[in-house]
Amino acid sequence: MDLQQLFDRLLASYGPRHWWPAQTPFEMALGAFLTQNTAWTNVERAIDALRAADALTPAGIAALADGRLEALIRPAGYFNQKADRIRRFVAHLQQRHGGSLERLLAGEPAALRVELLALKGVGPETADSILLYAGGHPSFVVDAYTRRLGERIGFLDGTEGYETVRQYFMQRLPAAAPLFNEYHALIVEHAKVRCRKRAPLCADCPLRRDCRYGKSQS
DNA sequence: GCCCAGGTGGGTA
DNA sequence: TACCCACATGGG
Repeated sequence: MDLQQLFDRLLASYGPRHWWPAQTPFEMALGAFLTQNTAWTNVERAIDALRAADALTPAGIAALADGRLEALIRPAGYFNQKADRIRRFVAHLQQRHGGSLERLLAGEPAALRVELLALKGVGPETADSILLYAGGHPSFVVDAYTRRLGERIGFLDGTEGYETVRQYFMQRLPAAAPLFNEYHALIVEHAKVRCRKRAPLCADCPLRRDCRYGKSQS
């Protein structure tokens, strides 16, 4: 089973995921910071609070009084760290791109990725998420779910670095943002409904015939 | 009470 | 490079 066949099976099983769940690129980027090692349900509470405070824009974030951002995003966890990271991100947009994420994202993808990775709190997954889901650039997103699936199917062994896994996908798939978008979203959906860390639901998993974990469990 | 959740940065050897 | 740890809330 190659990566295109894996994609086809996931899509047939779960259908289009319509990612990223956000109304604007900036809201999407905030979600990328907030979801770092955090369940999305908690991120939604934080996003809802930011929306109610009219703080889903760079200017809205910048206008918040001291401590207000921390209070609003508290449900998403790591709120002190994340508030600092979001403020730095907003400051970068204001200083370099006229306060507009869209202007930043209009740049050349490879240079953009370097620029994003230089920011505090923007690691490879956050950078690729922003590039792909906010910018529409074909940069494959790797996360814990991608690694878990790769290990269970057998094309990863768990020791590969982020960039190695990213290149594994990008070298085997056409560089198309819609494909990368749907692929990552489907991997997350699969992990949430089937491929759990400790409680795998392998009995009627669409990938069970190709899954090492499923075989060892059944 | 425990484990888990769409990571990242800083420190150490 | 490879580990270790802090960061923090909320659900199962």
